[in-house]
Amino acid sequence: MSTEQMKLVSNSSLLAEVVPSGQRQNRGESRIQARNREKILSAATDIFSLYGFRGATLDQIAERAQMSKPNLLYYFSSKEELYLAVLRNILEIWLQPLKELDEKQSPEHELGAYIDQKIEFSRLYPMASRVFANEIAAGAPILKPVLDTYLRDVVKKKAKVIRKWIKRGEMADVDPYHLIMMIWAVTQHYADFAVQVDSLLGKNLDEQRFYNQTRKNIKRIIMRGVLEN
Amino acid sequence: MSTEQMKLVSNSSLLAEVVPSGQRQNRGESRIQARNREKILSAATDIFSLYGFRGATLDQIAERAQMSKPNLLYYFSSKEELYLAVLRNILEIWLQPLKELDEKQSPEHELGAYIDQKIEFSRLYPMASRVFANEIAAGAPILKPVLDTYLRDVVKKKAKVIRKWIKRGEMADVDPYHLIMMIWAVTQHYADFAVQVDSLLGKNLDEQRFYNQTRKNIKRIIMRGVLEN
DNA sequence: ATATTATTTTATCCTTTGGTCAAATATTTG
DNA sequence: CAAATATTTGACCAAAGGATAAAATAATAT
Repeated sequence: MSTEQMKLVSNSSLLAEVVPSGQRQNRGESRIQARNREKILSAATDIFSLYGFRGATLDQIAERAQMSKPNLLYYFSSKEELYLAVLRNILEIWLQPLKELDEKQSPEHELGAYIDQKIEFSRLYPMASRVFANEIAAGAPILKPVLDTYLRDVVKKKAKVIRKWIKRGEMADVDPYHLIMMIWAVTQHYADFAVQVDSLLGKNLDEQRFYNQTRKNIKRIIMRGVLEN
Repeated sequence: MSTEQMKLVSNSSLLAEVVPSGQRQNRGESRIQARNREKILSAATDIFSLYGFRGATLDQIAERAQMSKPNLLYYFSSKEELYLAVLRNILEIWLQPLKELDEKQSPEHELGAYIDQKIEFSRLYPMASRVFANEIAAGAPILKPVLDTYLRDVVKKKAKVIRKWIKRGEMADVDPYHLIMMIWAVTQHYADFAVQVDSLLGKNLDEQRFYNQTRKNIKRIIMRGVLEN
């Protein structure tokens, strides 16, 4: 039997919440509350990124957040709920840059800016990137509904923008979807496979020089491959 | 559909140094033994790919392999040993294509062939790809030593090949490491993020048409970005 | 300060899980 | 065939892990 399907996927209104509603500071969240929530979310992101949802333990997360496990459960009433909160957090910042693709600008500028933002995300939130990657690789048991609706729509819209550029002769005739996914793949690689990168080069995105070199190389190859017609 | 048929029982010394190989299947492995080991490895690959090392359970693996847990442990005496065997299997086929880069051929042909092989790997062994990705994303607790030595050396050698092509003016002056990693990232994306791809396009690499379109697009962008000087 | 509410912890419960054992049941060998 | 060996399984076990209860300790409000 499927012993592990997380039942809380159910709440489909959850999807509505997952995406548009960012951090809501509803009525009165005490400072200590906000601080602890933040601490827990950060700790949870670290641990989930290392061990995945099932592999992570509340004990580890609680320890990293410097509080007792029951105290953690006081803020997030279950492991699933915590995981969900983490994913919600991530999806928001993960998807933001794509939304900003603007057909009125040149593909050169827009795609360049997009790549920049994605690499920056990899540098700033490598753990978050890994949690996301893990969720997807695991079959997106939680996020699938969101991918099927929200993400799908956003990407569709942006694929249209790219097609417009192509029609205008401003860039080569490449499949927009593959292009977008290629940018995702390459930029996220430096977060998700950071250890491998480090093994090969002894460097990571935190080093200014390497960061810029990476950015330059990625942009160079993709831009060349895409811009000239 | 036990698609994960990896018969390549590596006797390479890859991980031998890092970890003592458990059950020596020296000469004389009964047919029933080989069959069961294969079944277990396949099942383990599936389960590990879904839940990672810590999240996977021996019960699940045993169930998928259609045998009792003690019976599984009869063949692999611990979860770690099983995981190790799986990784060993994967690394072998994962790295093989890179080794074949031949400086005597044109970069056009060689890089094209490399991309083809990597995409083929993604199509044939998506689960294996995810297990590998998972291991790396988790910080490569097991594979790190291998990455630091073996992988590092292989890639270094191949970076040299690419530099030779560049020096000969056969391709653009791009960083070999970034190029190799870019190919990894893009090709593996279609295995590791298959669910996401499916959400966006409703397609996967098992569909001939999509497979070829994907291949074409990836090669097109990368080749364009790399070949013209 | 006292009452009320919010936060934290200790002790505990129950299930899951990696792993063991010894007893079956096959399979091979002499 | 019987003995020896290889394979398989049911019954357990101790540790880990998610979660709860209730008591204890802050904080805040009246």
